[in-house]
Amino acid sequence: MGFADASASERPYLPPAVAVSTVAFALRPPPGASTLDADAAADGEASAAPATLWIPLVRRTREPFRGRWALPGGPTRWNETLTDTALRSIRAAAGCTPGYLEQLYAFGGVERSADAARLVTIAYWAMLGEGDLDAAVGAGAAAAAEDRPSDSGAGSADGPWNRVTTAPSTSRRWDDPRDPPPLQPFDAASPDSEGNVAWCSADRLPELAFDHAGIIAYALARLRSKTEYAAVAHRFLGPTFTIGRLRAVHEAVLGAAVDPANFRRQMLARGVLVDTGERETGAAHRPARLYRFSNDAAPEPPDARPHPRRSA
Amino acid sequence: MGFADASASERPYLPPAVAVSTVAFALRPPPGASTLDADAAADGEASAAPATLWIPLVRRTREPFRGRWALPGGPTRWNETLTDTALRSIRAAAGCTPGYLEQLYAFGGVERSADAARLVTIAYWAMLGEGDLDAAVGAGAAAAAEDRPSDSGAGSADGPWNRVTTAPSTSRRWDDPRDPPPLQPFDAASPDSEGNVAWCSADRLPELAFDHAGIIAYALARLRSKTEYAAVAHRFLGPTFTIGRLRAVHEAVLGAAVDPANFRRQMLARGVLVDTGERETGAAHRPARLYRFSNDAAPEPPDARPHPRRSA
DNA sequence: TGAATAGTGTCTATCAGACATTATCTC
DNA sequence: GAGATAATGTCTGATAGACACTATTCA
Repeated sequence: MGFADASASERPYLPPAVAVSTVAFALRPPPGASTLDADAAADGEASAAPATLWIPLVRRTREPFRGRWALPGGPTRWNETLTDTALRSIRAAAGCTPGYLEQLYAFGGVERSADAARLVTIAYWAMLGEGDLDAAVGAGAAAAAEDRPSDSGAGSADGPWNRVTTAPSTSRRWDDPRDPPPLQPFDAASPDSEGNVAWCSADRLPELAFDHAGIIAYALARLRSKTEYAAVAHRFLGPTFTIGRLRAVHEAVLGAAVDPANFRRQMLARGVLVDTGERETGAAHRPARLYRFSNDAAPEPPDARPHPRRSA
Repeated sequence: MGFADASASERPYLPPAVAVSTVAFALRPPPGASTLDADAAADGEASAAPATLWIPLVRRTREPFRGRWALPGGPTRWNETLTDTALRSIRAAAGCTPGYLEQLYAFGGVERSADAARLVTIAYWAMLGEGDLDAAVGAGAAAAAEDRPSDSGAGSADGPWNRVTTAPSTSRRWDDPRDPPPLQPFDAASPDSEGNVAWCSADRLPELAFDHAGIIAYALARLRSKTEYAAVAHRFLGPTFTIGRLRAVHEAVLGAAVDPANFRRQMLARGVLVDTGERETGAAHRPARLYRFSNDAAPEPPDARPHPRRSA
């Protein structure tokens, strides 16, 4: 077709390719997933309080940056929205669907692609819940290295996007009103015994391809900022949780200790936590109340950034 | 070339076109610019305190939404960044260069284009200073209607972008460290006696093409939010200004009265205003100190959104 | 009983907002 | 002097943070 057949001399005049890169945060890797940092992984399993955030990465199988780790992503297909593409990429890399997804930034520099072919990358960041992680399918081990573009055009041989092939997730459906579910399942490809997905602590990243280290840093800043002023941290947890668990999430995200008493008051003052009558049992201390998040249907406009504290 | 020659049946498989739309706010239209709302325009010139924000719009000269007003913008060229495209679009519509420019959001819905051809639109918002407005060239009257794509490929005949042709701005250079200046001047096209640019109050918009009304509402929310927590309002003013002028800007942006005493204290407490020894003269009241903005070189990362109040 | 966390009470420094008061210009 | 805005002073209610204290479970 037109694009793929264009000669190199014509490429500068072609429209830029559009790709999506995703930063999917989780409190820990899915069970059985391969990790890049052995020490940190052991720590994460041993201690109850997660002290770091985890991100799935995929290994590039072609130039440029062949062999380097990179963010999951790929080009948009003609019939899916950018959000669809982000969701599909995350599902392929993590094996599950995120509980929260938000656009981060559109990078459109002319120098991003090593070739003359222009590339516009829209970055997304997401939060994976604990229940989602446990329901993840084929994360890591069953993932196959498939970096070849499929039939969906835009087949620039040196695109910086990174494909992951995994069976489509069978976990719970995407019921956030923000965006419709994707239109089609991910196309399975040649399975391989060795996966090209690895989970990595956001604190100890390897050398990454392209400017993906900067994108992760930016996503981390947004996650921290949003944790401070909006109620998003609960999306790392299951449907019910104690305030202590929620505080541990804040501490992991912000990287600092949080006063339990003040945190409790602030969270309850927000009025978004609902006390389920139940309690946490089995712990060697006074049992904690289990809360759930109240107004999941609080409709934030197109995307949830302007955070108008006062509605003027 | 490849893209333009693709038949209609091939289009769904081609990469999406990438365009930029811009929302350029100003306290008032440039002198001599044509406005859509006669009453509001008269008000704006008569009263000293601007009560509304103004935005340049361009009239579409082709389907879809032919004749409707729309946001300035157009497709990216192969050798310019998205920021370059936004700057060029604003210069063409407003005749001057904004003092502040920030990416708003990337819209990638599959239904945005009326045709099967996919379109990804990256929206930007900007602030035009008073000095820039006075130095604006050919705003409105000298603008020419040129909606034909030039040689830069991506020539989908029904693209929703909106071109404006005006002589390149001769006002001050783009010296914000955020991004490099554009690589090439805007290509002048056939001049026309009737302009296709009009300035419009953000409060009384006409029916707009596409989802541009939503984009403007979103940009307005961001401007208001950012005015509350960051020091950006001064970019609507000249290099020096009184605190009263700055307060008037806040009132115009937020649409509400602001206490002079508390506003003064808060602004001075931020430590970003520098007292030039000078005073404002000629006013029928006690002369006010003239301030300038101090740390214009405060380097905010890639783009300035995560506003980390505390650097952890 | 000891350890650990849940949950409550309380004090303080800080800050936003309301509003009074003085200062200084033009007409 | 009238009128207008600049600039300062002061009071109050709300809140973030620090921290003491009680409650309740398991080992």
